[in-house]
Amino acid sequence: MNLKEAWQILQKNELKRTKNREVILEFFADNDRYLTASDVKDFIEENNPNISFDTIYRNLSTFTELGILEETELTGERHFRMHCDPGVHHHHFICTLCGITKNIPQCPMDLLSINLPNYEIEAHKFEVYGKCPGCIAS
Amino acid sequence: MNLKEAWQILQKNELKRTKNREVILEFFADNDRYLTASDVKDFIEENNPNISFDTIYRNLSTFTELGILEETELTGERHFRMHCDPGVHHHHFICTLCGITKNIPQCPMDLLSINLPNYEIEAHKFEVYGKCPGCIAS
DNA sequence: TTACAAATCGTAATCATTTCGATTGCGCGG
DNA sequence: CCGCGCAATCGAAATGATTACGATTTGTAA
Repeated sequence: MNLKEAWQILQKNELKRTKNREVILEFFADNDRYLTASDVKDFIEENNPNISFDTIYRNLSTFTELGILEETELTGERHFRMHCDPGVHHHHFICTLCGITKNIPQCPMDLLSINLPNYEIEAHKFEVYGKCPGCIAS
Repeated sequence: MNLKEAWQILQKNELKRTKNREVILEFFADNDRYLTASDVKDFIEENNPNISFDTIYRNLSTFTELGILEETELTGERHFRMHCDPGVHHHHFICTLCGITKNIPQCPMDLLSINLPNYEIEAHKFEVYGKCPGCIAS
């Protein structure tokens, strides 16, 4: 997803265009990988030293609810990234060093014949972890 | 895994048989589901009101390293359960209400033709979430 | 420009987890 | 059976991520 689409979604939901939201979204647009709330805070503080955690977490949660960002849990911390292709279900390879991702288009739920009668399936998680070519090289 | 096997592993690694370890392992042997450190603490404190988090977390980590327990992250908290069948790779359906699990013997890594040249795959996670028959009924 | 609600700030509270010095107790040798 | 050495534990405080909140600022629409 690009910045324009993100702002269209925000506008559609009557959310205001604020400086903080602009900076946060630009940061994700420029960084195609999973990032933490601290990463976002560190980046923003280069220019605006007075951003509060309230603002960061609230916006990250809002963006995730609207499908602008996607979220996962890595080593005990929430990580966020720009939602690659909203509407198209996919999974990720995730680099454990830099957080960069690579799409895995196939979904195990389509391939496995999971038979769970009387169970109610609500969600699933499939992620592959390792090192990306860039991190292996350096 | 049963208690006897667990103690064999501990003995093999020269770890002492303490009251706390006995209680923790019995708790997991009797509860076939994913549980948090707090769950363990609450249970132990019914009889021994003086157990420290140090002891709980240290033992849970030790047991996990030895393959006695398996661990996963659910809603931001570490969860542990007795390792079902050590040596046999498997995945889980996990009830989001009570933590009970059901084995999924197939592994998506065997079925998907994941082609990641120059990437180094180290691990993967596949979990299915929902409600178990027991929780649906009640 | 004004008004109002949304958004933010600054900071404190909360929650899970980790750490540490002091103490206890398991298991071995005598 | 006793005592020693070290693993294990205790008690409590520190840490790190996340959430909460009253006071203030800012975006937007009239």
